[in-house]
Amino acid sequence: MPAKLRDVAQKAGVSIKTVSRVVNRQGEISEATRQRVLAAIADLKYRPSKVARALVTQRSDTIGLVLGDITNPFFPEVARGVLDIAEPRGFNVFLCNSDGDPQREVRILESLLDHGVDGIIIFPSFGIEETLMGMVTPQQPAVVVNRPFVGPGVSAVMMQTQRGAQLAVNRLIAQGHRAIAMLAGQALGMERLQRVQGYRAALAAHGLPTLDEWIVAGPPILNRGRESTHALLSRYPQITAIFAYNDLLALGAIEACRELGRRVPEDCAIVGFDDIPLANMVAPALTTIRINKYDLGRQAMNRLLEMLAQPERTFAPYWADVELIVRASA
Amino acid sequence: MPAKLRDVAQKAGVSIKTVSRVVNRQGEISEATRQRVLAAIADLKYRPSKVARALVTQRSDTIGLVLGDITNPFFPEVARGVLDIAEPRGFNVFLCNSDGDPQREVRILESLLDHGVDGIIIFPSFGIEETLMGMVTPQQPAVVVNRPFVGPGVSAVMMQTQRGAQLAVNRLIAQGHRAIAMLAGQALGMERLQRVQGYRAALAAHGLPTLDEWIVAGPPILNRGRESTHALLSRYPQITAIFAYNDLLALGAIEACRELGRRVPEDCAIVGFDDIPLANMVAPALTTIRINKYDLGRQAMNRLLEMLAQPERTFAPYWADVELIVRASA
DNA sequence: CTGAAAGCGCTTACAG
DNA sequence: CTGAAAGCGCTTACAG
Repeated sequence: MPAKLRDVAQKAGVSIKTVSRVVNRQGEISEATRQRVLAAIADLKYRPSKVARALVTQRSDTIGLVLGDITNPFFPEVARGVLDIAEPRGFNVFLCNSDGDPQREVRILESLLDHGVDGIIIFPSFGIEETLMGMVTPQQPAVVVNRPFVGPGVSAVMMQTQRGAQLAVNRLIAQGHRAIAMLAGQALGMERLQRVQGYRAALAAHGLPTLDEWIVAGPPILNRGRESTHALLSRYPQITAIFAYNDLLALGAIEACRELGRRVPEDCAIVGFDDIPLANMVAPALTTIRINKYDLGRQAMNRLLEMLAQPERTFAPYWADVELIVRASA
Repeated sequence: MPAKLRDVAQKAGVSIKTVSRVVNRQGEISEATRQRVLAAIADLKYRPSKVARALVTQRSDTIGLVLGDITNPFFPEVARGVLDIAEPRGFNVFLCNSDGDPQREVRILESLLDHGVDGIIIFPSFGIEETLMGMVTPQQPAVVVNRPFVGPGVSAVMMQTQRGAQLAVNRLIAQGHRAIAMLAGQALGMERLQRVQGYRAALAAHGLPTLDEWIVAGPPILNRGRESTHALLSRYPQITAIFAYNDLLALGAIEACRELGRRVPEDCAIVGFDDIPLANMVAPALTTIRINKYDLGRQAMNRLLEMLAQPERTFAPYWADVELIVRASA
């Protein structure tokens, strides 16, 4: 049976309130009684119940992190960023996978709110928008990733995906390339769209045409990158550079170039996207775009803490860093 | 201001207790009043506070998952397994990174216990053992991974790492190989030790000698696997098979074989360990050992639920699956 | 500087 | 089948 406030008070010969005051460092207390209380706390190994406190303060020092799937390599670093800010502030974080299923996401949000979380960080599914807005309040606010919401109880953290794609293509153009193809992946959703748009925008900004035949769709996996590159380079030998939707495709492209006797980057420069760990292990090492996922998580948690501290204020979206990592392949 | 039990009771014209009964589906209630209560609940969008309930029942439907670092590719799948069991049972899971730091781990455990978790799943740091045992109880039990603890409030889930290594080497032996080298990695800790021991044990079991010169240490990364394999095969051309500490090393070995003109698996068979996603994307696809991390997580959570249901019982360790995945490389 | 009382939103015996 | 009371372990005005 763990010790309670009352036990400590009894042992120290003071009232419950006095103990509460020393535990929470509030109000003024004579040093003598403070020491007596502290001693009693140590003796009894007393630990205040956050559950009881939460019931009265309506603050649990708890938040929910709702993401697609922690198994997707994108998310662990984000989670780590969130946790690294949360932990030193005494916050614990509930982790939940939505799998992009709006119904499941609603259940998760309800459960989180029932548990009395102080706030939520969420990578929302499509179509969840209005429901989400109906659930959050300035008392239990949400930080939403990649949806430009601003309002009471909601705030946005955005990724500069399109800008990242532009950085990648600009690099190729700066290296003198004019015939630049894209391995475009095939996933639905905003992510792919923004990467392709960035590619188009960069070309357009330099007065270069976009040829639809040079934008190759297909699953974003290694072998597919290899095959697509084979097809692309044999059909359009004038291509001297490739921007890939992700690093896996880019690695496939490198392999294809090797098989075709094209040197990378001399005969064909290649830029990827994501900066997966392998990007730095292959030869030639891959030039790529890094989304600072860790920073994204940190910023989201910091934002949530600000919202908790200033419930009345509204916050402009935060734009997470994106960075060109120059290695050997371009 | 969200609705409370009292509001619902008032609206439905019944007592608080009656509402509580229909919410928790306990006791018998006339269908008429049940419907009236349900209607009031829907009207007011009433949701029971888990915080209040936790205070009285001492059950929060909450657990803590303490692991080294969610950013380490080993853990996300484990976490996913835990969550997939927890969620349908209405449990929410706190995620915490210990970074293998015992002091930090103690702080995490205290915080979790303060928050009233019903139990804990932990990948413990070295040296945390006694402290951990002092903190858990049958009321707030822990499932401990890879430490053979059994007792009141503690139970173990173990990985068969050594057996996995044996499976790998047995495969090579079964394919007729007798000269089998190992790329052994260099990390400290039990993991590497067990993989090397499995290698030795498998060889010994078939009367084959272990040559220390054929066990090559080094960072477990791709290029290192490539370099080590080059060195190994040029110095000991009689080697016909390689067991790698992990898949990254094995992929490096495949690359080296290609460069040396050794066909895989005909001239040199290769088995990895871990079954990373890339293992199935390369050519030849990698034969490897899969530790069922997802299952490990599921079993740990299931075990915790059992402990919660039967606080008096003690449980024998669970041994998580390990599996040989035969692909093209051996 | 310190205390007694009320209350956070529920569940749990105990009655009827 | 249903209700009134006590209590889970704290904090928060309100007094003194």
